[in-house]
Amino acid sequence: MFTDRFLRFKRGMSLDANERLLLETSIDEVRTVDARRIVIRSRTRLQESTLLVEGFMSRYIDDRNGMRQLVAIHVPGDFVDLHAYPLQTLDHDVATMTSATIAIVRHEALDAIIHEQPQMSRKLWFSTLIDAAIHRAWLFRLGRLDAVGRIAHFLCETNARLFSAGLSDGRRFALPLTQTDLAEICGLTNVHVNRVMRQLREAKVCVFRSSLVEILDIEQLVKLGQFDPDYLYLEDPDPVLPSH
Amino acid sequence: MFTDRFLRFKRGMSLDANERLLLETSIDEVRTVDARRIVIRSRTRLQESTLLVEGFMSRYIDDRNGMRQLVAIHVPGDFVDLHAYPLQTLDHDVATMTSATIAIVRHEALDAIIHEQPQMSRKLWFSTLIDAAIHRAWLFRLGRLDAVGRIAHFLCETNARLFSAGLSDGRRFALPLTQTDLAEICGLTNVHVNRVMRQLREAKVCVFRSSLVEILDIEQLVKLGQFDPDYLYLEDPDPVLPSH
DNA sequence: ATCGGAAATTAACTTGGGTCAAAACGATTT
DNA sequence: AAATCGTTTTGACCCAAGTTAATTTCCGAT
Repeated sequence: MFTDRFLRFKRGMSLDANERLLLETSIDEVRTVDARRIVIRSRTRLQESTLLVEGFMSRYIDDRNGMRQLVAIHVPGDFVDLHAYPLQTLDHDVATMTSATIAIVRHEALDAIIHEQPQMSRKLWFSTLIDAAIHRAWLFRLGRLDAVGRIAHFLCETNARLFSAGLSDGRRFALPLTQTDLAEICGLTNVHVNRVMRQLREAKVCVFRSSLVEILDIEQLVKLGQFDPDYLYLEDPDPVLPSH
Repeated sequence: MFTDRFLRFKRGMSLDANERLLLETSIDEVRTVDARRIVIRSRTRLQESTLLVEGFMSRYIDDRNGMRQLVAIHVPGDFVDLHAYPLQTLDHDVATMTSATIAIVRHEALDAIIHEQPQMSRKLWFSTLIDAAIHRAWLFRLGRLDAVGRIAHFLCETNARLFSAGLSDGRRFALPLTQTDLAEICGLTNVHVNRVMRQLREAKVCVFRSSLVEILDIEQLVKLGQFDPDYLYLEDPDPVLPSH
């Protein structure tokens, strides 16, 4: 089902079979979108939200000189712009990073879901608050970590999120992003991202090539990024942490 | 009333008289708290949330070496940790910056409000999403602005938020924070914040002394910080922007 | 008015990451 | 196989911001 990964393994907030079916049948349309396409422009009045089924998407803010800061990346199972449901317009753009499959849910359908199953309101709300918690972890990353720490933290986070989506084994995962993407995520230049990736490679901590991340020394990576997955509100974070 | 400033002037989401009264009567307790006190510790199971009535509060994450990154500051009218209602535990600490008056609302009371006035669910949800939008603006600030831009952006934002709370005239406002606080907000050192404040003072853009901010050249400040108040979802942002 | 501690200020020096430019690489198309 | 285009890699150089430490200012308490 398209909604299988939504809220999966989220602490006490997973959907039960009924709720999932209700959401699934509320999908208005499923589309595929090419890589690097803008899906939502900021300030547009929206009557629908986008569930990411397959692929990677981003949310970002551009500055006056065309420099870009990503404020979120999304993996399969994320309800990318569910916050448009209460907010009505977004303060940022939403785009695909890879080619992607997305499911559209109209806001009227969300009204109906909540009418039928009032507790769903809390779960949908919760889902948007996880995004906010991730924002806060990114603030910590940008405000207090150096370049190595920022990359390390991002890789730990992405490993954890993809693991929870069934798309990482806890040490290895596909990450179809460029070094320029990483730069726009971590507030760095692509040149410096390249220097950091070399460092991590030479220290045998982590290798990123051909869109594949392999974590060789998770303990070291977690330490460099001061990573604590608490903010992801996962049921069981152990598999993405050092074993002891 | 303690709740007068909550959601005031928020685009299409203000409370009507009924809703406000309902929230007001749901307040369990009103307390004053000294400056620099921790109010909520991360990971604690919470059954109540905190509405800030008077004073300034912060939310922050400390790193392993005791460096601190603020992830939010809160002004009167903010429902500081309303996100604890769906999340149950927080991923960060909450503290007062100044002495503060806070109103406590139990989560059971929120359940009752939503039961009685289902549309309140949407408004409370909206309020937590404004905080997330501010997080994103902070990500942009930390990721893509230099020191002057970060301070300028923060001052514009705070001016706008305090204006909307009736605590700025659009050019002048009390800001009882230290330069070290600003540093922890902007991902800088207190020494560098001091250098930037001097620059802004000498350029006759903005003066900050004795806990008072005076914006002398709002046009310049907005430009330096690339500030666009759209993300605050205000009814009418004009008073906090250059006049033309 | 004086004292004491916090906050602000300044200077001297260092450094992490930005900038610019060139080269190498790799996947896709012709 | 050659050409093309985006991406990665590397080097040389520079500067914004960090670090350290001393000094001054401000303010509340006595």
